[in-house]
Amino acid sequence: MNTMTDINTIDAPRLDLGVPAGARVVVAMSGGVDSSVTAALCKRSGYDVVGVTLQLYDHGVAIQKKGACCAGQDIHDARRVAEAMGFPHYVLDYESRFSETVMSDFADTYLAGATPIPCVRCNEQVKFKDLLATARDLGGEAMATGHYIRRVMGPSGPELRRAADASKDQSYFLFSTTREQLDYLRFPLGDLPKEETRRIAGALGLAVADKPDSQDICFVPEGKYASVVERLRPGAAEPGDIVHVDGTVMGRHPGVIHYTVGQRRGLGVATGDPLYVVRLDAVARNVIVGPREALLVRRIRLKDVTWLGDGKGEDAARAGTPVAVKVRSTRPPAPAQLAWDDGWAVELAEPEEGVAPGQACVFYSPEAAHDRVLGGGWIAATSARG
RNA sequence: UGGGGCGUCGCCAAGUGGUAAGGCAUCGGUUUUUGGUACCGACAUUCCCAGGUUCGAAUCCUGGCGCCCCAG
Repeated sequence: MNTMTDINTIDAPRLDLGVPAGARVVVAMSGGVDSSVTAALCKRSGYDVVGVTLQLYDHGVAIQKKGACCAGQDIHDARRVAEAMGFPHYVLDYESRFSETVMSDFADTYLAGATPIPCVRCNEQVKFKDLLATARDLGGEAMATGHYIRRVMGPSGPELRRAADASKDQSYFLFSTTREQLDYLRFPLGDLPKEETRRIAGALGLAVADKPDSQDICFVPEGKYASVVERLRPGAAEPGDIVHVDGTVMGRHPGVIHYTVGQRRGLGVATGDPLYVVRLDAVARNVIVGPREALLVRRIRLKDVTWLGDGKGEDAARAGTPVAVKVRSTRPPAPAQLAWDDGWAVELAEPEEGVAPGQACVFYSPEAAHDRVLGGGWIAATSARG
């Protein structure tokens, strides 16, 4: 048990996960630094840690890929961390579940002319659903993950809040977490800067300390996502016309799956000015293009909304509650207000470009820090006018 | 085989004797677990072809080829 000594002597926070001392905590381990440190911190804090790693997709091509997770080498990495830290570790074969939910949704969404976020689907359909159920089966009192997001107890239960390290905040990818899931989940890294996580990993001597952060879609090699869609749905991608918003046919395209709203490159059409994909019509197989101004969107209709704010969500929407929203992961929350048009909608204070159906619109509290995550929904349709 | 105009990178295009702008497209890179955006970088020893004039020609001359328009 000399590894225990190591854990206890390093300079690292001691966690209070709000479960009894020594309680069993299941840690979802991807094989990366973050979840490895999460597990180590849980262990060090005296919990009965059980590590679980999901094997999510075929290892073949992905096994060598940098910045991947949940396949091949990553599974070995997770196991080694568990061995070094001295807690049990299980590898679960979730390939079929991952394929039936995340990858299917990925392909079908593209074929429908929208732009999926597989990472959100993976969180909501796999990690926080099936894996979470497995964690309960394993006798866990809670399940911890390495996500950079915070869970804070509020007057009416746990609230979701943005990570202390805003540059690593993953709230955009976790907006559909339900209150019930949140009751059971813990995110020990939400208060830590990323450098601190790496420092702890280094201090613990974890082999994964310098592993690159994951990026891109884990099951898509070399960024060629369209070829994955074609592999999953052979022959489904049909060529069509590239049509200007003024009605002019400007050329042909090899399939709507190759495009997303806001996209500029890859159209192969030269006018004097840049052209952007304004809209996709999967039924007519048209890619509708136009000038940058045509990208501005002010009102967004949502579906499958998760409400994590106080009171009833629909009431908040009908009341035009001021919030801040993100329509992409890489921009700060922007002022907006909730709305109701026969269903959830959002009205942006300032128009935004490249708002693609299939992407997420995540709600944050309106104050300057936009600290609390109030839920969010999937973008169903957009319009330039409110 | 009457008259007029044109031919510069994949597209558009500047340049009218002094040693090939620019935009778009394309390619490469960077960019906080999605896509996209943005940003950075690359991208015509050569100006339809062949001669000629000139110290020097995409720019002038001659011929050829090609295209477009007008032809009562």
